[in-house]
Amino acid sequence: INPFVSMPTNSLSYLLCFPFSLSHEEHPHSHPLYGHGVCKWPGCEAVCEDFQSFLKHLNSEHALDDRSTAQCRVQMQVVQQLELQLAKDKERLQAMMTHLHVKSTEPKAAPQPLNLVSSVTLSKSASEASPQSLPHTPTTPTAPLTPVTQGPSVITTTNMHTVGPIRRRYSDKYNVPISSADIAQNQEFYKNAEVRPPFTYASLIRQAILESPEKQLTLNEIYNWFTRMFAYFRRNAATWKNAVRHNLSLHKCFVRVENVKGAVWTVDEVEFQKRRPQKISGNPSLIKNMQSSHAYCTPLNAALQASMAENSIPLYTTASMGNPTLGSLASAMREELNGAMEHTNSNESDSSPGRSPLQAVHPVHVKEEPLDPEEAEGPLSLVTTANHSPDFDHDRDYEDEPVNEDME
DNA sequence: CAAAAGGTAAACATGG
DNA sequence: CCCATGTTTACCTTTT
Repeated sequence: INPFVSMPTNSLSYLLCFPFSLSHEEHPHSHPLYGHGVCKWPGCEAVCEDFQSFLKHLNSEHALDDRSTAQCRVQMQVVQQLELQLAKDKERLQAMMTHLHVKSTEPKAAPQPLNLVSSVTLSKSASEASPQSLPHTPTTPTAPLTPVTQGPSVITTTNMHTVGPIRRRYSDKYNVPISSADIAQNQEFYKNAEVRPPFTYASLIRQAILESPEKQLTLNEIYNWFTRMFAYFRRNAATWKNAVRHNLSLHKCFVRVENVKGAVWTVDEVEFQKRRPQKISGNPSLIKNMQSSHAYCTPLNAALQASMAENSIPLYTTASMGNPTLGSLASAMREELNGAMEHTNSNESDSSPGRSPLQAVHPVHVKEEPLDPEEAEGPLSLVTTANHSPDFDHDRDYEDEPVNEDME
């Protein structure tokens, strides 16, 4: 039995919506972090006689500091994973119903304020139907690489200015270029929220160019694409434009072509794929890495458990993670946290300097495959496998909030 | 810890 | 001269 069945959909969707509407102001004496006389801050459980003392407690014990910030991030991860799982299960349910020819009585879960996040996971399969079959097909077939993580989730910057934008790219890892679909799924979000997209300039530039009908753009057109697609790039123009030019010149994968009407930029896909050719594979250093990060597993695991408990998700502890759903949740979690590593999968490392870039790239994807939670099975222990994401410890790295509003 | 990659700044060249 | 476009170099930070 799928544990999610018993899960109060509302609470989850509330949980998911929470970041969007921090407006519990409407309920003077209720607070998502307060219930049954205890503080529900992850891992806290301090007893608070009344709401007032709770507030006091909240402000004193969970003030804005490194610890709270870190805990908040952990919570974000939890939410993301739950969301991912929900999406998957919805998809599964849909498929089951389709298969059984049942009319879609699908629970009207999750209204849609969270579509940004969930759409990513939901439409993962849709990425096959990439609007314009980009030339990078060789890399896509093993699609599990597509964001299991939702980049800087909505939660991140919009509602946590104090924490700042988490800079993490995902499509750049593994040389997986972003596809139109990847961006399209988040398009609306990035168009409107001043969140730094989790892609490198190079990836974005490439994307811009590939999206164009002629697969070529002038510098100015690239600029325009940036501003059109990302609210983030509607400010500090001098900075990012300089970066764009810098990238165009620096990377061999961008080729300037003289045109009748000046110059346009194109992408040399082969060159693009060459970046970071030898990807980790069964690399011992990874395992070491895994162990060294033990410290972070505990809070994370605790947070996950807490979160699950709150949502009435039966928590089979690590040992009994036999339940496919939880197992996949857990592995999804691990994946999120581990990122590239955890592939004890001893694929012979083709450390040979890439002969053909495309060949060199391919095996990488094959071995990254367990990214899909469905695939990774087994009673894996969260505790022993979870690794901290780099975001968890470095608390500052977002010098980005220039107060000056020199927009264009 | 070191190297690579990525981001930001800035100097400088060139052509309109 | 100013501005857009490129090219480079330098210096950080983050990732591997």
